[in-house]
Amino acid sequence: MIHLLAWREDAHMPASVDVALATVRARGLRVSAARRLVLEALFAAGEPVTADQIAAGLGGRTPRSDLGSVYRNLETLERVGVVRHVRAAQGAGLYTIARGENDGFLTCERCGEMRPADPRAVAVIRGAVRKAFGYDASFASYPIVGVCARCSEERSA
Amino acid sequence: MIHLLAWREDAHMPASVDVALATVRARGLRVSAARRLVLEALFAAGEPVTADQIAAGLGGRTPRSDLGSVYRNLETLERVGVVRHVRAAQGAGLYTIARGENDGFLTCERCGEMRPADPRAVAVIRGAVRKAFGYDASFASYPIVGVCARCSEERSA
DNA sequence: TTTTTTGCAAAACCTTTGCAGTTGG
DNA sequence: CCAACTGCAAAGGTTTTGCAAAAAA
Repeated sequence: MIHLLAWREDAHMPASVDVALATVRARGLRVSAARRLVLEALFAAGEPVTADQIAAGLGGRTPRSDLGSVYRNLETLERVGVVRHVRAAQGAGLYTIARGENDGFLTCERCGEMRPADPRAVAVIRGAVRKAFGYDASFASYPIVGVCARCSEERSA
Repeated sequence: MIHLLAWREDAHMPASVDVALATVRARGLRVSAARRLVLEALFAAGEPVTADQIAAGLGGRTPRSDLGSVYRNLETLERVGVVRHVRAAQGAGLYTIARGENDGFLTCERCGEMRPADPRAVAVIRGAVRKAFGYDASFASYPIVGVCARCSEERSA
């Protein structure tokens, strides 16, 4: 099981569903009910969720919708830049509102907790990767997997 | 499509199928024909391959075998520490012989090339992650995804 | 002999896709 | 009006699983 903690906002995140939809419209795409609903669910969730959770209406918090359409809309919204597809370490993919280019996620393989990374710290790591490998890395779609501080302590205790 | 280049050996990699199987036996597990075959395929491949490729006999280079058993054996061999399950950015999972704790892989999301990372450079990045987040990260199962130097140049050219 | 492992087939799981009908602009 | 989008259902690709038979120790 994956736990999500300490989720919070970021300066680059679209402020609202309407702002995100303005981007959609600006790209010549349509603002359909289903598309709006996906965005509303992502904002309502406030943390990465699966397509299935969105289609299921987040357990009652938002209206239900068609899973196929949810997947299609998530893909469209990701292409447009307002949604982030986060590949969880295992299981179904997660989706969340895009914040900025230094988005990042940390997953503990011991306790399963996934948490967002401080964008400034992500920038530092990206710089280190650039220096070491010449790669312009991104940690926005693939979490950094490891053992968190708390689990490390417990292990040594 | 994923390309694999510059694959080479490392001091920590089991020297042979027999060494790897000694580890298996040391854990109280049996050395079966199917298990040996999976290891032979991984050594013969010399680079990460899918379970399906192994079951298919690497296109004639090794004997064919049952896909379900290949998956079970890969999981067992990973648990024992002689095999690495590398989650490709997309598509089927890849498997390869484990080398050391600073195993790492880099994937370019533009050209699709996946290449092994220099273990010393991986150690540097792990240190940076530890400092920034307090995590003991591993890059052995989840590649570092980004844009490689060559593709960055092409883009700016 | 006893326990592990196999081979096969079926199922599970997540995601994509074809299509006819609907809708946004 | 008409291209974009939806809902449904079916298929796709990958991995897991149940079980009786086979094989390792």
